Amino acid sequence: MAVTMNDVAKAAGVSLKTVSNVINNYEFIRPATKQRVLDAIDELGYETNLTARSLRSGKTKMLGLVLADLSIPYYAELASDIMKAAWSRGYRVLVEQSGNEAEHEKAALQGQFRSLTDGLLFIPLTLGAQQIIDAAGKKPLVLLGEFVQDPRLDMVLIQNHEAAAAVTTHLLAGGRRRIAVLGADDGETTGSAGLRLSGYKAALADAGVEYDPALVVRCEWRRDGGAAAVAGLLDSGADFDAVFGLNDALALGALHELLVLGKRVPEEIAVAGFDDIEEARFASPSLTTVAPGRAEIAERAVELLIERIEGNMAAPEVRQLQAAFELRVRKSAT
Amino acid sequence: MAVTMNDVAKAAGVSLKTVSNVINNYEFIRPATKQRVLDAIDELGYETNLTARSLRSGKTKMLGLVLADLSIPYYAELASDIMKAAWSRGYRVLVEQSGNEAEHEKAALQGQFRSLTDGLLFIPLTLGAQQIIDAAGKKPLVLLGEFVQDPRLDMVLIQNHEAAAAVTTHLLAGGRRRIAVLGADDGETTGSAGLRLSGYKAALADAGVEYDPALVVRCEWRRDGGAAAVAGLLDSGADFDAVFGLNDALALGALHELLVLGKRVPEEIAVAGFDDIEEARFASPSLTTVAPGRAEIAERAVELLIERIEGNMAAPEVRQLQAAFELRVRKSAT
DNA sequence: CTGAAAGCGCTTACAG
DNA sequence: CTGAAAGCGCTTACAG
Repeated sequence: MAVTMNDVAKAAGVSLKTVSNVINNYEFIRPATKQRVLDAIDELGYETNLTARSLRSGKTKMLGLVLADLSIPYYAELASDIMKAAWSRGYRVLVEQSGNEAEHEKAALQGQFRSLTDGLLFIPLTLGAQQIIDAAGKKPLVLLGEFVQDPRLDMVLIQNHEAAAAVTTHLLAGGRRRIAVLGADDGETTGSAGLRLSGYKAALADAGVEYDPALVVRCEWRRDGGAAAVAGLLDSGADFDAVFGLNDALALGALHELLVLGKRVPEEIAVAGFDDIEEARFASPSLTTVAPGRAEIAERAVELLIERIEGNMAAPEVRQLQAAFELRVRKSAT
Repeated sequence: MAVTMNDVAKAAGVSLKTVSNVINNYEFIRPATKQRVLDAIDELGYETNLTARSLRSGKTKMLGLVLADLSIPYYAELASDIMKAAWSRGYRVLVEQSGNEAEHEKAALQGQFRSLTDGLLFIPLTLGAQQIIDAAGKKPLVLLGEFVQDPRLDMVLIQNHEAAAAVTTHLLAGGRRRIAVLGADDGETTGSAGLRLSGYKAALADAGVEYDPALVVRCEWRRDGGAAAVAGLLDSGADFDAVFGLNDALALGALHELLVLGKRVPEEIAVAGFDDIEEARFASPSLTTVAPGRAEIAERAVELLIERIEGNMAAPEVRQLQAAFELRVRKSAT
């Protein structure tokens, strides 16, 4: 049905191999021959069948990207950056939504899905390091996010501890002393939440401010989670003059709820977040937050993964890269 | 390198065909044989090579989705819904970002990319109907959004006119008489902007309120576009008591800018949008808007496209479906 | 510089 | 119910 390389070869009066050479930019082709082939391609409207190429070459030129859900702004923005980074290197991205479910994460790691991609960018949310290592095949894998940390796995990291400390220090510098943290458990030490919480604690300690576990509230990292958490905190009669949401979504939810409940932000209560999604700039008041280096993360993750895919190193050293962060001071906590 | 069906066949002591039968759930297999094959699959860790299957069957079980950019919330939320709808029907989605550029849109329509998908969901932003028809191959294509309307093309539509009229009528019912429209040109009549503008005009006419072209401001459908547009309007000394942003992003940008400039919303100026992205609910004040039926659009578009892909109708009638909309009244315009 | 041939891993008539 | 064989459209040694 479709036009094949064979048709082109016949039309141009050359062999299959010559057409292939032209398509793959093999250097040593007589210009006249090349032109004839190109003309035939044009005339017949030939297009490479990428499926056939993949089967033969064993490469799909596609990267898998496993994340919870594209409706979460941070992931959507990251996915956009990753797709651009991949595209500029000749790769496409196949997104898989895990919905934050272990089954889906496992399926993405080992299922047939893997045969469609040359490597995987994976933002684990439920699976642990060992499970990932067990489930993952031999194909290259680069982790993003910090729910998992393991010296055996390639990953691109955010400076969670340092960035969270910077946010906290900024709040402290603004005179806040009772800073509520939304999105972590008091005892947590690992994963994004634990690392950010430890940065918060470190900043408090540096400033000689006492840590109060009553100000640490667990909640989902979503707008409605932040809203509920801050409402609960107010309800409980807790005394606080600032809120640090461990991501922007929940910080924005908290901000919204505070305003609904008649609190003045930042006069009575300052609010800060983490991620610097675009929405943060346009909230009212605009949200103070920290940019974790999203574009850099996307670039480096794609670069590293492609290096693994195309590299011929036998047993490469594990690489764990870190992106630079930047505090963004806005109206919600000046 | 990888385990193939042949390996499984040998291990199970059957022919290739039998393995294929088991994998594809062919009914008439002796249970014992089937079990032996399944055991072998399990033991060897066999996984179907989807690339090979695609080459042979001519189907990739992938749908292409072409949109401007995933960092735009409405598209991200729509993409998420579309991926879920496709997934539940056994299809994957390959997203292509056009960046709102004609070259990319054309490439997505006709390039090699097409060979990776069985059909395309396309949100055109720059290409016209004729260009789309010319560029598109013979593979199924379903359009989303309303920048293009043409009786020859399958599409799933938003009730732009009616929904915009509903928003406008709501603002009028709230006593507003000078309603600025952001995101359209005065003369526009086609595309999402034109259709929404015409709904606005119709609602004004119904209420006996005069249409004032000076209140119609063209701007990009993004947060910063809306912010700039409303700032320009205030600058020009225009007199208005409400703002209707033709999508939520620009309405939220306008809302933010109004508050920055010290206007009280909704007391002095009411604000309404279009799309009902999640962010709208958590803006402060929360944004009145209209939900265009995103989930329904996703479902029906996927359903229609798959029907085209799998259907065996020779020359099916063109189908143009419409989703139901719903006004969401919130604080920005009560 | 170019040709003839093998083979990537499946599915699918065609036999039996 | 199951086997042997062809072929999807490419790429890639191997020759020349």
